[in-house]
Amino acid sequence: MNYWLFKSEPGCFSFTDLKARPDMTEPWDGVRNYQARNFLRDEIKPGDLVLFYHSNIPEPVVVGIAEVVREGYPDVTALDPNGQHFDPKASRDNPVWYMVDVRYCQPLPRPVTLEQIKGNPLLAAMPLVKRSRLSIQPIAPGEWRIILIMGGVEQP
DNA sequence: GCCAACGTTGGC
DNA sequence: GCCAACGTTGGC
Repeated sequence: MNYWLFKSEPGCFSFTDLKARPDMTEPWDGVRNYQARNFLRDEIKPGDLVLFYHSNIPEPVVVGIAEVVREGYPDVTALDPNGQHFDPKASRDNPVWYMVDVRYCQPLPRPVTLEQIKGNPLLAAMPLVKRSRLSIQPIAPGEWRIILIMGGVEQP
C-alpha cells in the first residue's frame, strides 16, 4: 500500500466536491503530464491513500484524505475533441493518458498549509517543497504520518 | 497579475 | 538529438 499527494485547483474540483459525490467515487481525469501518467497507469493501486491538496490559491493547503478505489484505466476525456482535455495523440488503441477512481475518506481536522510543510525540516524531501509542479506525487510513509499528525488526525 | 520553473514542441 | 521558443503551472 502506497501514499500519494494529488493536486487540485479547488475552483476546478475541490475536496468538498468529492465529498458531495452521490456514489462517493470520482474519476481523477485530465492529468496530462507523463511522469504523473506513469504513476496513475503503473503504480497507484486500490487501497492506496491520497492527500488531497488544493493548489493555485492564496494559501495552498492539504485539506483531506481520499482512497484509491480503481487502478489506472484509459482517460477517455482525451478522445473528446470538444473537451477541455482533448489530446489528438490519444486513440482507443493508444489511450496515452490514464486515470484512477478515488473515494472521499476524511477531512483533516486542521488542514496543513504549504507554509507549515515548508517549515518542517522532516518534510524537506517532498516534491511539493522542492517546487515541483508535479500534480501526482509519491509520499513516504514517514511523511504521511507527520502530515496527518500536523493535521490533527488522532490515529494516523 | 507577475514571473520562475519546467515540460513540450518543432526546426534544423 | 540539440536547443530555442513557447506554453503551463502554481507560489507569491
